[in-house]
Amino acid sequence: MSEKGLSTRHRIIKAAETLVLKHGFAGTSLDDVLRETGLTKGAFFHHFKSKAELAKAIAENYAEADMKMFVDWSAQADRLSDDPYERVMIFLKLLEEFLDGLTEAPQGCVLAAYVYASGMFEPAVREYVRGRLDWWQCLYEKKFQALIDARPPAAPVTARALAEMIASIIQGAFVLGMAFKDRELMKRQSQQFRHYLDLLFRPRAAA
Amino acid sequence: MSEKGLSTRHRIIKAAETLVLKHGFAGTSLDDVLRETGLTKGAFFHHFKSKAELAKAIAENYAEADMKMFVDWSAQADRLSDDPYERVMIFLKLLEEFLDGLTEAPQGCVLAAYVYASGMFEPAVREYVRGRLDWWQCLYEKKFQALIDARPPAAPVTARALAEMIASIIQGAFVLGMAFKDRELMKRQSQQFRHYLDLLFRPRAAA
DNA sequence: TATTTAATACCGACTAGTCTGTTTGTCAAG
DNA sequence: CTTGACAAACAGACTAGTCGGTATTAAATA
Repeated sequence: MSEKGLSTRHRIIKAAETLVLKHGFAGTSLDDVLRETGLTKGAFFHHFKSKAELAKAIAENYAEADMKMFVDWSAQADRLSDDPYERVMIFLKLLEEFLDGLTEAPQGCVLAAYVYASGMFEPAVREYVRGRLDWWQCLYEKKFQALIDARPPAAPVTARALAEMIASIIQGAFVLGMAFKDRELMKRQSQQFRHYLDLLFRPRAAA
Repeated sequence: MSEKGLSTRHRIIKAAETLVLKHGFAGTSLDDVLRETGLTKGAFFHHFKSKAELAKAIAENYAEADMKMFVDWSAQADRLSDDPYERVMIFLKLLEEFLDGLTEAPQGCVLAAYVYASGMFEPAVREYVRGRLDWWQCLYEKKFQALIDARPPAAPVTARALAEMIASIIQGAFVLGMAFKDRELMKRQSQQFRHYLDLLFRPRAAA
């Protein structure tokens, strides 16, 4: 993997990712990817032993970048406050800030795209996708558990259920944001979820 | 369209729907569908003029059945109560009851599957999908507007935002329910959303 | 009543093109 | 003079779609 080779590999992955989110994995031919990158069959099979390996690479590339962002926001939130409630809120606001910076409607989540064509992928890739989604949910769950431990919620909720909820909201916002080409839908959803947390956990006036 | 012809057409549509939700539209070949139904090319092209027409038929078949269910629940809820809050709650409980009856993890939403491969479809089909998602959201929006008009919410929310939220939650629950093969995830999400509505709209003890 | 006519529903071989993957070859750098 | 990075022609399987044929039914007609 020389300097140039790695960048070619990465160019293939990024071009393929965009195409896969538009046409699905099966709907994206290698020729499509090669047309997009200006490369040839020879180049592709020099870097990937099969289309299936490309699928794996796209998922890994996407998921790792995604995880890094979330880990960063989490660390930043934990640095800015000691309070579990504030930590969750800051975390979500950092996400919203990021969403605000985007100039286009969402392209979609690669993991969800794979879930919606899971039959096309090797079991190992399906497992990987499931694992990343689970990791993501666990990240949230820990935050909510700290929150619930610190303050009694105003309704009987579990950390797991809240984590599932925000994960669902984000995934759903991808689908609807794409369908309606709405750049701000996901941000509104995050805000809405913060309202819920607010009602659940913010100290009442009575206190 | 004789008796038998209609049922064959319908068999093709249903088999294709299942395959499309597993492999994506491009990942589902006509041969796959014909293998599943035990039919041949001749039969297929007797009923559909192209694969694109099948795509349209799958979407319409799915969306219409879906809409009918929701209209039924809505009518039933409106019959059972005059109170906008109760109407929404009953509606959601009817949905949860239906979900409870399912014995398998969700297969996915055809509309979302199409959104995640929108580049494969004719603009008319994309428009149709968008329209059905919008219809669905409007159904909710009306209910929430009646609710907001009847009682002031405990946080500044709009009917539109709440409609977007439940739509997102359901779509996201499809994705996660499929990924984790969790039959009950969507039901838990609906319950969670009811908790939110409860905190927003249920008369406080003070009243 | 017997027979043509027509329409629907379906079969399955065939075509033209696309798909993934292979192979052989080129070229530059170390 | 070998190795990494890529080009380009090629192979074989698979794809959507076509076409000529058959079975069945029912109406029209003689």
